[in-house]
Amino acid sequence: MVTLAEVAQHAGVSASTVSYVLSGKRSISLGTKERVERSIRELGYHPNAGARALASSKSNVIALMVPLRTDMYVPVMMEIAIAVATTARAHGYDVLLLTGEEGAPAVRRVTGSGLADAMIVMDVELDDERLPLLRAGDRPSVLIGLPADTDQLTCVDLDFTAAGALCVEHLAGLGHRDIAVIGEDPAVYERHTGFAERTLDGLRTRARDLDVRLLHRPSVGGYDAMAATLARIFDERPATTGFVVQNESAVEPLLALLRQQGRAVPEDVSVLAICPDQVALQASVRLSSVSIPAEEMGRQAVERVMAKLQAGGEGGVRLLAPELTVRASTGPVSR
Amino acid sequence: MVTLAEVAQHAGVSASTVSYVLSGKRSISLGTKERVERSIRELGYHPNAGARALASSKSNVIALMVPLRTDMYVPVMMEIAIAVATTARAHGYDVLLLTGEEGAPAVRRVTGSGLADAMIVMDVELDDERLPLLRAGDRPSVLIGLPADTDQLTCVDLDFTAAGALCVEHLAGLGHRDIAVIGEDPAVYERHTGFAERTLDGLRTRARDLDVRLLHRPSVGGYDAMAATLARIFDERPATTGFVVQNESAVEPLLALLRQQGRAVPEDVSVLAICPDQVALQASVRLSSVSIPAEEMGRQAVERVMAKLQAGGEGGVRLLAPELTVRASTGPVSR
DNA sequence: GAGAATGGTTGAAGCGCTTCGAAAACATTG
DNA sequence: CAATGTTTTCGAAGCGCTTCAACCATTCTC
Repeated sequence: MVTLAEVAQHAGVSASTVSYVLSGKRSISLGTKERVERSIRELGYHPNAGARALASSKSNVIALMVPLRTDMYVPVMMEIAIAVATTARAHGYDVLLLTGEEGAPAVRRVTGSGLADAMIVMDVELDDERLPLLRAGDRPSVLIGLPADTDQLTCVDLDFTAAGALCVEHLAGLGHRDIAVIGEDPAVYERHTGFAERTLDGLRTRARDLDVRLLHRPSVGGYDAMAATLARIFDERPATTGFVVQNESAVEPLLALLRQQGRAVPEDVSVLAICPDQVALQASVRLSSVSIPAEEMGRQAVERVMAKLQAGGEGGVRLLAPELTVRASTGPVSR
Repeated sequence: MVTLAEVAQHAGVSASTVSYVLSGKRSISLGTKERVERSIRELGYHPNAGARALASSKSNVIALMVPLRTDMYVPVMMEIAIAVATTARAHGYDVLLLTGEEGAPAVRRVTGSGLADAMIVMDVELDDERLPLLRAGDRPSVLIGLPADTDQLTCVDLDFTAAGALCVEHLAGLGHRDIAVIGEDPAVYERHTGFAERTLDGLRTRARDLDVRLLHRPSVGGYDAMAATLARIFDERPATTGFVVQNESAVEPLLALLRQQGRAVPEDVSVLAICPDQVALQASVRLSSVSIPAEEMGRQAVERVMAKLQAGGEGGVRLLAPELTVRASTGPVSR
């Protein structure tokens, strides 16, 4: 293992000079700079991360807490995680992967040990046990998702309330008066995950405004469950002509069942999804959808962390505006 | 930030004693041990990771390189990643998330800097640029997947060759003589990812043995592509009665299209998938399948890393035996 | 009851780096 | 050319921990 001292000796300068060449925190003459850089290359020097962290009390690592549950759509999580890792690298940071299961102790451990300089937390619950620690703010943190009380917190998320409203607007604009909402797994609501409830809020409020009847049904994924759910819906509201789906694993079963029942999409019923574009495009009907900008969320989270680390960063909530793309699954209601 | 020295002072012992209490590397009297542990708790002490890494030249971190491509089934990747993180934590290690995109330089950076003590690499290609570095073996490494030359390497993977063979056996045993294989995205084959080719090997070899005709068609996911692929298959081999699918995003389109064409599963055609159990269970027909033991792979990879870190670990390839579960999508061929 | 073995504890060195204050080298000015 | 300013380089301290050699106090052995 090559050390700074060896590089210094090889280049005929002192250790501190090498350090300053590396960090650029002091001006170095062009000559020595090049000499040092050549030595670094020739010796294959890599600064020791531990020593660096110790001396500078910065680890150049940010921790990412991902949920380990699988009742939410996994590709979205993964896309966020990848975006976080990629963006962090672009800033010279590495990413430490933490599972949400460890909860608050993990937060304490990581911030306490200086393993990471900052933390990004995904899938926060409305009243999450980790919030007090993050608020205490020994280290900067950014949440992806929105808890109930965002005071002193920095959050990034899709504006699900607006997304819900947008869905109702779109369908109402097409003349739909009875809309069924196929929601996430009941477990998601029971956990009081923010996004699910906020979507519902947006849906309901706008439905009231626009005089639309709304029926909300959480649903686990899969065909059997969906079949039962769908039967109940048409039983209760036979006039239903519009569907809003916020559950990736319910999309395809819903479409298949509708087809099977002889209800054409979008002629007889319209289906609008809140899902990643990829899902909307790969479905058996190209779905009109409000997209989940996973990558954008991951990137923004990192950018905000960086801003906070450089002390210029402001807290507060940043909600991404939802975007609705009309594809082939929604159309005017037939009389 | 509380330091070891402060704990020592608080407990009325020397710093080294505290260190030994923490590491257990020397015997400590019960009395002082308890006194130290109380001080640690009272002061809320967390050892500084950087200082530890520096002094002991072990970071207690293992790096995990995940592919950033999305042409493979993401939930499997995620499940492996989570299993790795969870298992690593159980051994007192943290996980650093690296994207495959960074390639060999990332390997150099991480091993060179001592950021991680070991490395787990997912999605290796048959002739991967990272292999020479991993073989050089400054640090222990474990691959999830199998390159062409496994010499001096430690690998964990599903035995895809056996999986392929198993598929043919099962279908041949049911009387199927013409089998079509719906493969991964062509890009996967072009990249020469090991598992896809090995599966094909197993399929072909056993097909030859059992006198079964095999038609292999890579396929991107989605309905349109699948429709075209399926048409070509029945065009070329009208007698096809069995399908082996190794592409999660082709499963549902295939089932839907078969249904649409009036071919009943499993009465008219049998469909056998190589996919995670969850996919097999959530499909519109409960699929007979060879499961991808993602979690098991992640766990095993970590266990092997740990073994190597404790110097007792042996290299070599460990292949997990495939398991075929018969569900509702395969049956005897109809005359 | 002297000497050896054992268990418990300590002080000090050092891991490889950053960073501060100051020295050295050079350039600028009256 | 002495005095001053500026740029470049250096030495040394110290970050918080591990670990080695050494020490002291017991207990054991014959």
